[in-house]
Amino acid sequence: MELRHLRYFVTVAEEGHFRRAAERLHMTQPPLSQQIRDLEAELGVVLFERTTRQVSLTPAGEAFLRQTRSILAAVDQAAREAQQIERGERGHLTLGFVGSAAYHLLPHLLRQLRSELPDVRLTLLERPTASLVDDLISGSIDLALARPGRNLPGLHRQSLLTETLVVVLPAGHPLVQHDSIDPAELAGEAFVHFPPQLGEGLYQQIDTALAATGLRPNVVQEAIQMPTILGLVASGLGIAVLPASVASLRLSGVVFRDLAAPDVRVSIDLLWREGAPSTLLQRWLAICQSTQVAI
Amino acid sequence: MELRHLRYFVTVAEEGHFRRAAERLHMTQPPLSQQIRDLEAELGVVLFERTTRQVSLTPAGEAFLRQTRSILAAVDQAAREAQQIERGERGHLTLGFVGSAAYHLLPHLLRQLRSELPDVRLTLLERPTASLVDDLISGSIDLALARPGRNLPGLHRQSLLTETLVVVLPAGHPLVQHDSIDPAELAGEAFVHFPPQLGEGLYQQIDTALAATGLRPNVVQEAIQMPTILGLVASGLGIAVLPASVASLRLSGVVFRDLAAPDVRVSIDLLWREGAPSTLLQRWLAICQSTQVAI
DNA sequence: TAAAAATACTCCATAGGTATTTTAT
DNA sequence: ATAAAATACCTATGGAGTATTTTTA
Repeated sequence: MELRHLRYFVTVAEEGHFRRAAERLHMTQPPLSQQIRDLEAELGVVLFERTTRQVSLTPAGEAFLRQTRSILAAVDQAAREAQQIERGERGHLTLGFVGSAAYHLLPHLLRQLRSELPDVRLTLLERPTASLVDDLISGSIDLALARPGRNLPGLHRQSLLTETLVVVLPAGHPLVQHDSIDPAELAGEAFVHFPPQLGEGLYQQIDTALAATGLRPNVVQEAIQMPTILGLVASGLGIAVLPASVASLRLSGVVFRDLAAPDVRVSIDLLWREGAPSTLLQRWLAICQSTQVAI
Repeated sequence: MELRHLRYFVTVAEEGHFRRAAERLHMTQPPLSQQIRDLEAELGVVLFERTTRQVSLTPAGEAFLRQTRSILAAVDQAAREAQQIERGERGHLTLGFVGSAAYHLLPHLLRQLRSELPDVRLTLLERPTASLVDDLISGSIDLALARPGRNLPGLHRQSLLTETLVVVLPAGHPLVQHDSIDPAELAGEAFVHFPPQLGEGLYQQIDTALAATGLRPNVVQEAIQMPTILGLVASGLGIAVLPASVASLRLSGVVFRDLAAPDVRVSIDLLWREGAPSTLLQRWLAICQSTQVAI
């Protein structure tokens, strides 16, 4: 049995007429009759009840027609799917990201991905920067949004987003009066900050940036998640210095003010393995590179 | 694209080796390579990554393999299904039956059907005998288990089950002492009976049978369903005369005794339309005819 | 008797075979 | 150097065409 038989069968069933079916198939009636005959012989099933006046399906033919239609549709679908995969429009990627990318950069990228590659399935994993690098090398993720760190062999790195820092203040704090706050003004303040054990990552970036202004924060409370830090600030426990995009997390009782040190910036890098990337990964990288993310 | 291409593709994918795949397909390597090449050209997709040392699937090839396997399985399944339908081993029947067949005859027949024709779907409809005849003629049911009635043109009728009558008594009734009860002994009794409006059917059969013994039942309460009649008897409202198979409905407080009139019998007929029956209906009829139903 | 499918035959396109070359390890 | 796939060319099966017959409403 060949798909030819199935295509011919469906056409004859739809036309109920061998000559008209042959016309639609751009062939003549005798070979069409022959092929249907061959199909019936191979199946050992009479598919059509023929008289000279009408051709109608037997019950077995009715059922075979239903199955055949779905088989032919599946063939088309399989071809389309393979083509999509080859063009990088379908498939699966595993993306790792640092928590601080989840509130601003990641939603932007995902929106763009959805609209340009709607058939790509994505697995998202939140990890600290150090884990992301390991996961990339082990192959358990395909690309990562991570904080800058040591440059590892075997990995490509490209900065995706660079942003200034903001000071996060509880609503009643005196510094709220200022539009922008000089690092020196924060010298005596209590800080809510990331725990240093996290190693390379946002902690290190902010700490290094603040150190460059001569500020050594007085940390009174540690927390890992940005929403937690905002909550602690809102409760009056202290202030915090975080990337500007944190402002997309709105929380009442918390106010954001620019840190008056425009050269002090933190960034998020896109990381992926060196070597021939799949078409899908190439398209993803192109989308990341072309997506403008406003802070 | 033809099924040949898909079959060849699956074999090459499974062997990971053109020559070995060609062997399994009882052909030589060059035409196999050619067919795979043609398939790739038609799809516009590279399915295999070839070196002289190994043949491996591309991501698009992996997906196409999954689809292709299910397509080939669907083709087999479609052929098998059509064959089953032609042999009458698969399909759908609508069976109408009188309520009094539901407790004994019908379960027997269905058990037999399940074991001999497990892939046949059945729609069951309970109707009075008169409706069953109409439904058969209108085509809304394929066959019926009905009480004997006027012989209609266009319908085949065959007796399936003939049974004696039993007297249904409440537990404390004096006649319970007798093993078998003469119709004459029931002359003064209060009867729970079917309403005469039901027309042809069990009512008529029993009534005619009783009349033959000279008994005209004194009906104090009417009910249509057999379980209802048993319930009314159990509550002491009266006695009833029903087909012997009613004894398969066990209800405490109710006792069954033979009616001492062995020639007085009621039966259930199998009815179906005249004219070429489908293979499925033929098989069903054969099963009904061969099934022995003990009362 | 007329419309449609089946049959009989003919032809050529192409699936598959044979021989050889190319390629990558 | 060698195993494997690709290429080139050939053969012949069978899919499709033409002419005709059979069938049944």
